[in-house]
Amino acid sequence: MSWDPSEAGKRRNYHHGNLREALIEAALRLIREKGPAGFTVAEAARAAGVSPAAPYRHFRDRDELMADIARRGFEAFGLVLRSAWDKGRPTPRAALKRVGIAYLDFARREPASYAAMFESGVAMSHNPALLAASEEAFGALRETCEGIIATMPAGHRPPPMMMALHIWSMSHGIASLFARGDAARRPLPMSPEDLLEAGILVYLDGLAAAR
Amino acid sequence: MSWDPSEAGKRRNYHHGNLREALIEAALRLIREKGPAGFTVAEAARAAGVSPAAPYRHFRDRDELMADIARRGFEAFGLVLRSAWDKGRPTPRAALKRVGIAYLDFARREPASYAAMFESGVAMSHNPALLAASEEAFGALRETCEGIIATMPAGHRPPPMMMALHIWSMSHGIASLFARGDAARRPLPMSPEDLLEAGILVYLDGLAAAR
DNA sequence: TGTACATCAGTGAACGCGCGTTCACTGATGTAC
DNA sequence: TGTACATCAGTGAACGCGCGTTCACTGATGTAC
Repeated sequence: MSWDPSEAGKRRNYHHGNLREALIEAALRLIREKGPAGFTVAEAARAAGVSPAAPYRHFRDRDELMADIARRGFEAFGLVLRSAWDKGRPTPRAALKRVGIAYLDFARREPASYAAMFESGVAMSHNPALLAASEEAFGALRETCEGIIATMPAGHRPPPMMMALHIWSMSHGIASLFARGDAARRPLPMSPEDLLEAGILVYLDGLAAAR
Repeated sequence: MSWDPSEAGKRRNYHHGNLREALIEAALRLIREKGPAGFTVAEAARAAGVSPAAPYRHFRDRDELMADIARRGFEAFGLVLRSAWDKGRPTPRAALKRVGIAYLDFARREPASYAAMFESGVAMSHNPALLAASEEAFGALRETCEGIIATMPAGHRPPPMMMALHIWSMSHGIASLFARGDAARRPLPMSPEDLLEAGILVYLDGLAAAR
């Protein structure tokens, strides 16, 4: 109907030009709509306007595509968390609150990435890049905790690893129960952000209390 | 090869006698092995030794079977948690510790149930029995928290709902990240039980600290 | 105790469907000279 | 600037497969009398 060669769904060229990215985009949308298990290579190929065989020029198999999505997710997640932390400015407490909000915001706004990272069953072992990206993202949480711990009086400082694991667990629990961006979200009588902030404040009070 | 009519895989009768239970058993095993999305009605029927049409005498469709597994899971989970709490005996603190251990133990020993309950995407809405079972299980956590709160001095008592949500979130976070019984479990430099117990102790200290 | 009959819980074949992946191929691109 | 050619990134058809679900059916069970 239109002479515009860039019309949606049409491609100008035999070569797509950016198929790898287009497949990832399509896969993210499918995962968002149907969950990690509902995503199929064939449907992603259709969405990108190529034949079902084309994806195999870019990904060995379905698992590799899924792992790539998870890896990119961890990378973006790490950046988001580090950016929220912003080296603890203006105060570590204020920055920590931002990190918590950023965590839940990521889970809600990128449910497909979050699901690929934590619910797709993609294997970390034998995928060094994925493992590294995952640890990099966790590193953002640990550095956040280290920044908080540095404000505590010596002699009352908890192990950063333990604290980071606690913060991560509570954040992930709230995200996957109450703040996900898909149909499995449960109702909650308050905002997930408020719940997480309150939980972290209580936790910090507990750390501050002499033992 | 054998005259024993009870030999595995054989059935004596045209009527199975306990097909509903057998299908659930088979589905739990399949979910344990391949995740909620990897379970198929056809394979469950094969495992139970019946034709692929037989399950439809007992479940309207695949979703109904999955929802039934989730409902039973919540019921068993609620019983496990209440039993661990044991009305706070001998002390609420000791009982709370048992509840945390029981939570993680359930996630590890019944990974298929846990996945059906929290990761299968089964819809709570329009399934009152499932919703009721879920709330009953959460009620066990809330009652646990109420038992702990009752030991606190008046004027320093947190809202039970908030406390229960925090405990649940941290437990679920640890369970789904570090204590699951399947391949998606992440390595952890300590036991999940120790991590959860430490987190809850810090949290309780925080609640006890005057605000 | 025996019989007629309704009901229940299976069968087995078939349906339409879509998947992941492979294969030989071809059109487009980029580079060496 | 032109050309030969290697390489790359697609195509389109096909493969084997298994799924969820329906259908008319049948064998077993239980109940009324």
